[in-house]
Amino acid sequence: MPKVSEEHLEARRQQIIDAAVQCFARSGIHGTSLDDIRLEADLSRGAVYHYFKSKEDIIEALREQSLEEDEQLFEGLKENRPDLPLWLRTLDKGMKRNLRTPGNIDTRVAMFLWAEALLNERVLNSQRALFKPWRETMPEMIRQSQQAGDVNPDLDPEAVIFVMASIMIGATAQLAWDPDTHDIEAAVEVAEALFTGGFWTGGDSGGEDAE
Amino acid sequence: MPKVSEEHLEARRQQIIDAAVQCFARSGIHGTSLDDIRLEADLSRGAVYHYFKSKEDIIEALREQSLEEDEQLFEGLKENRPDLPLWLRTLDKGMKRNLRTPGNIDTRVAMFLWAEALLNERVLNSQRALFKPWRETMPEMIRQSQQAGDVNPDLDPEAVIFVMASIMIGATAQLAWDPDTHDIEAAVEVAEALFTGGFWTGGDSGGEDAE
Amino acid sequence: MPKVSEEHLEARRQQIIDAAVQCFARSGIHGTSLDDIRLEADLSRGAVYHYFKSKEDIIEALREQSLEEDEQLFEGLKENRPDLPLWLRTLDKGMKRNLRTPGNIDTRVAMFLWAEALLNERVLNSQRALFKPWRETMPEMIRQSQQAGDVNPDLDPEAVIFVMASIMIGATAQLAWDPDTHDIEAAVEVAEALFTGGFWTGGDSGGEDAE
Amino acid sequence: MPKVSEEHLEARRQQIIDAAVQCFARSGIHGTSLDDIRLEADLSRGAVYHYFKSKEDIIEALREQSLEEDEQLFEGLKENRPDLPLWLRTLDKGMKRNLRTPGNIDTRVAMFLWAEALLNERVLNSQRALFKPWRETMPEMIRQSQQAGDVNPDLDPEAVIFVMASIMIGATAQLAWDPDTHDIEAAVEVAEALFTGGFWTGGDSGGEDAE
DNA sequence: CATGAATGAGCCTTCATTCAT
DNA sequence: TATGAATGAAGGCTCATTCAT
Repeated sequence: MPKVSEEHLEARRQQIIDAAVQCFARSGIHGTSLDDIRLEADLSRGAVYHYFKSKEDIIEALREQSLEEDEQLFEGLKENRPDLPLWLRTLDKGMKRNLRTPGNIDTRVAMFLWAEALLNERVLNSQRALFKPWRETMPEMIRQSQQAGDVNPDLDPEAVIFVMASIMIGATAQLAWDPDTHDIEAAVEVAEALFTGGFWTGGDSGGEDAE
Repeated sequence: MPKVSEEHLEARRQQIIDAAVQCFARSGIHGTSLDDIRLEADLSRGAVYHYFKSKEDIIEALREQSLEEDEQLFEGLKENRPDLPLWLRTLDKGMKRNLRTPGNIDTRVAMFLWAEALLNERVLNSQRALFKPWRETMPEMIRQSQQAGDVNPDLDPEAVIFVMASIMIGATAQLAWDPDTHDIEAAVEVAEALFTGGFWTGGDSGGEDAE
Repeated sequence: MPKVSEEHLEARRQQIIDAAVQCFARSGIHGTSLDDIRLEADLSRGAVYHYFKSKEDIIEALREQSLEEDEQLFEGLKENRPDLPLWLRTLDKGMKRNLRTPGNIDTRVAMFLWAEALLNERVLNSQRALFKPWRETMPEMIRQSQQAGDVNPDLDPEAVIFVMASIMIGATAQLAWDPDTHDIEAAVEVAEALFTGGFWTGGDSGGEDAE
Repeated sequence: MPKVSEEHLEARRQQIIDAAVQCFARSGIHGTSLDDIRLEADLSRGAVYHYFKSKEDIIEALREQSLEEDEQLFEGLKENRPDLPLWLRTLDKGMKRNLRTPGNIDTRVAMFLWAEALLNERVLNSQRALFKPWRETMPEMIRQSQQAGDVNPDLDPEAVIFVMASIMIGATAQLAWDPDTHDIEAAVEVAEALFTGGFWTGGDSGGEDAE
């Protein structure tokens, strides 16, 4: 039986994770020492190791948390924008997510984790988990849109998802680099136009020669 | 007065840069020590400092070089695929570039530099320089396509470019994470279809409600 | 006023000491943290400090206990092997003691304590106490054997004890290093032969020129 | 081609090893930090790592050196004390070796290494190497003495060596614990008397019942 | 009595960089 | 020009011990 309440423990963990996010956003993962984190969290050096057994564990916890938040983010999807195909509504959400946090903290941390994923299997797996819902459920939706005659049946559904995901990822990167120079709302409009036939107004589509 | 020829100097610099690329691709920028680089380059510890003032300088040189290569990459653009609008031909090239290098070395290094750009002004500026041609010349092309009636005139040309760039960036990231699971050719087809009206085959476009 | 019985207290102390012995045997004194001990003893971190003021105190208690055991070990000495001089019977016991414990746990811990004794006055004193009986009572026995004409009267009784003790100590060390390669029974035979004239069978002893 | 002479390098290594010996003798292996060593050697913290890649490597080097010294110690053996069997002359040397160093530094370090050998395979192997000459060549000498009728043929030659080695080891330990209370010369006399029939002067040996 | 959260000093090691030769 | 010895700050982590609950 612990001496302090379960909430206190969880609060401490959260305190450390929050501090880590701040530090990572400011200085990157490798530019952040555990000392930086404990200072930001206003904790003793040893205290951090009560809650996480290594720096990598903090990263993992932080990753897991952002994964949970991500799932929540896409939960209310079915209700919004009923005029759009379901698979398309994620694009809107996915791009606008980058505007959520002040100073784009999460966006910056995300990019550091992207790089880290190339070196660290655990981070890579978290990264994959983030896209798992897309990969698993959305190609089938595309296929239905193709059968319904709305989407070109010659296109590979997996590739469609790949491109959609690319847009969200690339938008995040560009916003991280230059938070103030891009009009994300306008970009969302363009993206939606692309996927719903509202972009190209020319007589005949250039798509024919894509084969 | 240097005893060795200018070429020798340049060769040594290149040797170091190449070694750095190898190391960075393997272990990331922060996971690579100068010792790793000099070992890979088969040079003495001090030698590196004859050619580069610091580790940061190596990173910068490497970034600059990739910038030059990038420019070359897009040079022959005018000749290829005359059926496509000029601004669209870059997409094809930009996405397929990721397939260029064995083991996706450049792709991995690129992603490490993306993260580094968030911390290091010089790297960020190199990063911006990479996209400068897009930003400067391509919106005007879009505008022309809009005036020609090919592209929806309600869309923001800068935002169009933003989305195009996003696709290329996001494709790079996804390929770096999972080099073997994606069909980049199929993705290029999808991308081209999106931009040339070959994606949406539905009766009326959903683009109207994007406003 | 203690809520729990005296036995409970003592049992807890013993529990900790036993755990410490296990840990020390496994990882050495310095390789064992208090956490290792409390884990092995299945106790809370703070509990240990109720029974022992410090890590050093545990070591001391453990040393004291082995001292008591040692005394018990030599108690029945008088009855066994009446054919041997009393001072010699200790050798047999002393060497065979190393065979007592499975995995030679006590032997290993003893050696760690030997080293510790060089740094820690308290441990050194325990160590000395272990040999005190030898030093105090046995030289007199030797002297009697010398007067009885059994042992060379030119030899220093203290030195005889020193050599006897050396044999026991050295045997312990060698068995700790290589538990399986030595035949301790054969070694005891050799030792007894040495002390009772059964070793050298040559015409005239080389001992004359030892002076 | 190194910048400094080979001797300089070797001198630095020796400087570190010597410092380590001093520190180990003073505070034990675990009580000595690399900082202690570098301070004693008057070197920078990083310098130590030019010459040894870890603390364990320093221990190994120090062990190797003492092994070499040990071999030298027993080299001139054949010339000394021609009145004694060759295998016996080592005992004299082996015991007196403990008197060599001021403050018994080597003796103390040896004991710390004895303990370390129980935890560290590399140290254990050095330890074994130290006794290898004994194990390999001396049993045969004993056997010859047995055939010559000088030594009781019923005794196991390996066990004889085991006991001889025990005496040396145990003498070292006792001298390390109490450098000033023992008369090592007298002990050597006892030891020689034991092995050459000069100890037991009784009418009939007690050795008969050793079987 | 008991718990385990908290502390902070200290440890081994790495690394970018300098500089005498 | 080239070498590699030397520097010392910093990093991740462990651990004996204290103390509020």
